[in-house]
Formats: sequence, C-alpha cells, structure tokens
Amino acid sequence: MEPTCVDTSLNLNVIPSQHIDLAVLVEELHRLNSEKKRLTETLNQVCENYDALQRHLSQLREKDIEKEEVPLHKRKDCMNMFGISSFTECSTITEEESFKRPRNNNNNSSKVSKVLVRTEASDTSLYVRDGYQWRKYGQKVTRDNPSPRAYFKCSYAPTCPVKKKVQKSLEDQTILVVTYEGEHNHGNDQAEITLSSTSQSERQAELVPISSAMVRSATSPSVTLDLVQSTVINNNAQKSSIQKLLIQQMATSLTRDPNFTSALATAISGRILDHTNSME
DNA sequence: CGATTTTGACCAGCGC
DNA sequence: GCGCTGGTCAAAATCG
Repeated sequence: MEPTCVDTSLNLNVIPSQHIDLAVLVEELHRLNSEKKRLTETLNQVCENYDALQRHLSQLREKDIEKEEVPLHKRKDCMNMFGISSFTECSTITEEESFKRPRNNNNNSSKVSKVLVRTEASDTSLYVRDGYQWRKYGQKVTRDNPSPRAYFKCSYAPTCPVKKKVQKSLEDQTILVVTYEGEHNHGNDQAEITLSSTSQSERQAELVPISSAMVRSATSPSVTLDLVQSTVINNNAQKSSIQKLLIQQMATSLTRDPNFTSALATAISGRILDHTNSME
C-alpha cells in the first residue's frame, strides 16, 4: 500500500464550497491578520517603551552611584521620584539606598525591588503569585495608606532571607505594590517566566508588568513574570523572553478563540476529505 | 496534625 | 523622655 501524505497547509482556495463557508473563513482570516498586525505594532511599542525605561533607569542608577556620598536623608527625596506615582517604574535598589531603616545590618548587599501588579478592583486580598512560596508573618495599616500592608517571608527554603511587602497603591486600588527585599539563595523552577493557570487560586493576583497588563485582553490568558528574577538577567535575554511570552500569549489567544479553532478544524477536515475524494 | 493565616503585643528608630 | 510609626514576633485560629 502506498503511503498517503496529507497536506495540512491551509490552501483554502481548493476547499470545496459545500464544506465550509469560504467567504466567512476568508473574512475571519483577514480579521485575524489585521488583529495580528495591530498586536505586533503594540508589542513593538511596548518593547520600545521598555527599552527607553531601562535606559532611563540605568542613567538614574549611574547618577545615584555618583551621589553615594550624599547623606541618606537627602537621598530620600530623590528616591521618592521612583515612587508608584509614575505607575511605570520597577526599581531595583540596594537596601542601603532604600529609605527603610536598617534593622538587620548583616544583610547589606540585599536588594530591594518594587513591582507593580494589576489586580481586580474588588479583590481585597494581598496575595501575589510569583512562583515562590511565601509565609505571611504580619499585617499593618500604615499612616500614608489606608490599605493594610502585608509582610511575607520566603518559605521555600528555611534559610532564604527574602521578604516582601504587599500593599495596594494609594492612587489606584487595582494596583498592588510589591516590595521585595533580599535575594533568594535557592533555585525555583516555578519562578521562571511561565504561563500561569488561573485554576489554582482565583483570589491571587498574578505578577504582571503593568505595560503587559495594559495590552492584554480580558479573555486572553494571563502571564506570570518574576521581575525579581528578571533583574539579574541581562537586558537582551529579558527582552527576548518577554517577546517570546507575548507571542505565546497571542498564539494561545488565537487557539482559544472558538471561531478560529472551529474554522481551522473545518478547513483541515475539508482538505483531508477533498484529498481522499481525489484519490478515489 | 502540620502548615498557614490572623492579629494584638512588642521592639526599635526617629522627630520633637 | 515621649509619642508615633514601621516592622516583627508569637499565640490562637483556621485550613486542608
């Protein structure tokens, strides 16, 4: 018996009109093409903005290093410029530079990163899923913000010194401000950039860089990014990871679209049927 | 029953 | 020294 090779390419012109409504399919493809073009443009725009922010941050860091002799209380004002009011900045500074008072001086080299996370306005929980395992050890209402601040320790490894604080933004209740202190002294495969499954806990906010959160559609799968991890990755790797991620996200969005899936299935089955008929 | 969360108490730094 | 504030502790409660 001669092996049959099925051509799975979508040459829609040869699909018999009785199997599918060609016009609808072509229209759908045009729509998807224009959407793809639009998403590509948005992605490029996001990447450009990201690059610009990275450059700006590097410049600010260089300036900060130059000012190292400036007394701490004067630098406080400078650090306020990095505050959440911009809603676009994810800053990574050393603990020495942070304006929190040093309680444990045995960890001078630890880093402080601030990450903004978009969440549902109705969601009052302060849980952010970022791939690590956290144990809540306190909650406080601070003077400058009526929303409570939650304190977490990394419980993935008993010796891990990393802590994080989570508090809703004063200006936008849908934004969670997550402050990480220290660096993980253990690996964690979950902490890599992953597509998240929303089934685990719907109460948990997902760590999404604000720029990505802005462009993602309501029905598309959400993306979990560990920005603490990403701060140690070089810019190119980081950028390409984000690009891959967004491409994956777009692909998943397409495959989740029932119209697209059914059209694709019809096209393939029609093509196979056509091929079978021609062989008889 | 162990792990996690909640929450009031406590501690330490800072400004007055 | 005192009060205010942010951060941490630890016992009790809750959850799986």
